[in-house]
This record gives sequence, C-alpha cells and structure tokens, in this order.
Amino acid sequence: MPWERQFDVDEMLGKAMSAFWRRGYEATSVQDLVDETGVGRGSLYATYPDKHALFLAALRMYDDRNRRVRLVELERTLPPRQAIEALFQSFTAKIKSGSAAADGCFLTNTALEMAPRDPEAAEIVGRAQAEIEAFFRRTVRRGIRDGAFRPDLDPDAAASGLLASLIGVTVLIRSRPEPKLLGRVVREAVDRLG
Amino acid sequence: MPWERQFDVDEMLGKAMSAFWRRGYEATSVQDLVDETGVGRGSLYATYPDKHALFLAALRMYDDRNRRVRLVELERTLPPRQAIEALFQSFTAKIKSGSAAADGCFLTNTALEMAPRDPEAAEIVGRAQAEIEAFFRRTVRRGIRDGAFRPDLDPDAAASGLLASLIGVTVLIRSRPEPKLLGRVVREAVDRLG
DNA sequence: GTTCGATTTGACTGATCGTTCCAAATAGGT
DNA sequence: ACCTATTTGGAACGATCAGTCAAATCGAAC
Repeated sequence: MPWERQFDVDEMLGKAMSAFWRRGYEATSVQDLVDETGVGRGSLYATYPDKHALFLAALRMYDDRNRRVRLVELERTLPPRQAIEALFQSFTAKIKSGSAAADGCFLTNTALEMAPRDPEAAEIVGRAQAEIEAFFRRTVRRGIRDGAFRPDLDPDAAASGLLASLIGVTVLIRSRPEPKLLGRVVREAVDRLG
Repeated sequence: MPWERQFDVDEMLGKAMSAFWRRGYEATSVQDLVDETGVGRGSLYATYPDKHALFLAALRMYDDRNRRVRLVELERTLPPRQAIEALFQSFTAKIKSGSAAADGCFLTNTALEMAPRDPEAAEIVGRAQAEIEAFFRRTVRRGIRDGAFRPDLDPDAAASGLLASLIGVTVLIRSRPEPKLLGRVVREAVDRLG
C-alpha cells in the first residue's frame, strides 16, 4: 500500500462542519467546502459519495462531539441547577453586546432547514432532541430529590419545557444576539425550577 | 391603459409565501415559483426586481397577515391566559399524530436561514419577535392585574421566556411533530404563569 | 377595424451547481 | 532508483441557477 491519505479526515470534517453549521446545507457549495477545508474535490468525493453524505457525517460529528459530550460532562460534574444553567450558557456565553450573530446550534439549524425533507437528518436531530429532553428529565429529578428544585415539579413537563426554551435560545442567538434578552430567557428558564 | 395585469399580485405573493415558508429561500428556485404561482418568469421579474425582493415581500406579507393580525385579534377578544394559550395552539392545533412535519413559522424559519447574512430579513424578523414579546408582556401584565396570573411574576422575564418557548414550539413542529410533546410544552408554558 | 402599448411568454444567457474523470504527483515496497 | 497503487487538484460535464429580452398577445381607444 503506497502512499497514505495526506489529510486528516477528522480535521477536514471539522472544517466542513463549521461551514454547514454557519451557512446551512443549501447555501454551502462544494466549492466552499474545497476552499475552507483545503482538500481537493477529488479527495472529498473519494472520502464521501456526495455532498449530502458529507453533510450527514458533519452533523453526526457535531452531535457526538458537541452535544453528547457536553451533556455527559455536565451531568457528571455539576449539581442539577448548575448543570442546566451551564448548558444554556454554553450557547449564550460568547455573545457580546453588539457582536455579530453567532452560529447557534447546528442541530437546531438543521431541524428547520432539512428535517422536513430529509429523513436521515430528521432522525439525527430528533434523537438528539430526545436525548437532551432525557438529560433535562434526569437532572430535574435529581434536583427534586436533593431539594434544589420545587418538589411539585412534573419532570416530564419541565424537561419538555426546558427543551423548547433551549431551542428558542439557539434561534434567538442567530436573529437577535442581545445579551440582555438571552440572559433574561436563561434566568427565567432556570428560575421556574424553583 | 390597454390590457390590465392578468394575475392578482396578492394571490401570486401568497403562493410565493407558501413556497418560501415550506422550503426556505435557497431551496426554492425561481422555476419553483413560476410553477407554483402560475405566473410567468417575466411577469415575476416585472413585479419584483429579483428573487430576494420577492422573498422579502412574501416575508412582510406573512408578518402582516399572519403574525400581526393574529396578535391584535387575540389581544382584543380573549382573556390573558386564553390569548397566550391560543397563540401557541395556533401553531400546534393542526398537527395530528403521525402527520408529516408542518411548516411551522415563516419568521422562525427565516431567523435561522437568513437573519445572520441578510440585514433586511433580520430587521423584519427581529421586529416581529420584539412585537410578540411586547404582546406577551402586555398580556402578562393584564393577567396579573385581574388575578389570573401569579402576582409575583416579572412581566419582562415572563415575556422573554414565553417568546423563547413559542419559538421552540415552531422549531419542534418541523423536527418532531408529536402532539404529546407539543402539548406538554404548551401546557408547561402556560402553567408557569400561575 | 385598425392602431397602440402594456403585459405575457418562453427561449436564451452566462454563471454556478454537484459530480465525474483523469493526468500528474507522490511515496512505500522492492 | 524504479515500480505501482493511491492520492491529488483541476479540467470538464450536463443540469440547473437567477435573470434578460424580443416577439406574441389582447384590451382599450379611435
């Protein structure tokens, strides 16, 4: 076997992920991907059969490297209230007043652009949302158990509500990146846990 | 003036609105618009200078015909709790179990796809979101005043929180159109008002 | 009934799309 | 140093993109 692959697949995929994350699927051309990854057309198509497969791989990478790892880490290291608050703040923290719109959440972006017409993307997004909801449910239960949250809280309802609020934050980040608004939303979401 | 315009501009714009609403800006080609509006290419370009201007006109039509009149009507005819609940349900009501993903909210869809790179779209979306927030704020105040809501509610925080929840609902509708989930989110949002 | 002129139509443009293909470049095994 | 399997980047493909335009169309005016 002479000559191994010259580029790191994960590194290339990470750059493709950033491109799709920022601009979405339709607005990102293969030429954009070539320019931004530094990997030639032929090599891209030798690694993934087409643009759509590359997109799904990038989405899976985001889901695995950002969403899943983040949830595991928060749940493992922080008490309930701080874990939930930190998840929200992981999106809002880097927004400065007057800064340009951030990229928000690749999964939320994909939920709107692709999910209705792409079953594979919808599956990844739907499962990720369900796992975030489950994270909220477990964490709310834990908070009730150790007295941090109101004892009359319904964990299922609270978890669904927090999921919707979190998604709302990831949309607002893109359309109205105002620290005061985002801070108010985060505080309200956490405060209603008691 | 010989020969008046053969098509109704509002009717054409309404069909264009549906197309952009369902598929977004990038995924809707001018050919799609010709096919779905029944209006020829030349006539489209005789009415609007380009695809982008047509998109903005469709977005403004949605904002004026759906969002604005809905808010006015709800605020005028319903008591606070019912007004807020009805706004949420105006999105979730038509979702049946197992039905295909709905179109959600054209403004939310645009917030993610266009706002970060289109100042004109961002302006329309941002103002609409601010007016929804103001509707929530006024309605929460009204509910506190006549005893329907908890008196210790902070109207600003509650309004921002409800906006985020509503946006979350319009995203979930597209990615996980499950009546039980959506119903839980709506109930949780309204219940936290007291 | 003929003329007038705004509107409609659909063929056409150059650019760009995703994808294919291939000749040149490369480096490990011999 | 020479193979040779593999990668590489860019040329080239047909399709489709947004946008243009001249010829056809039809109601109104005379």
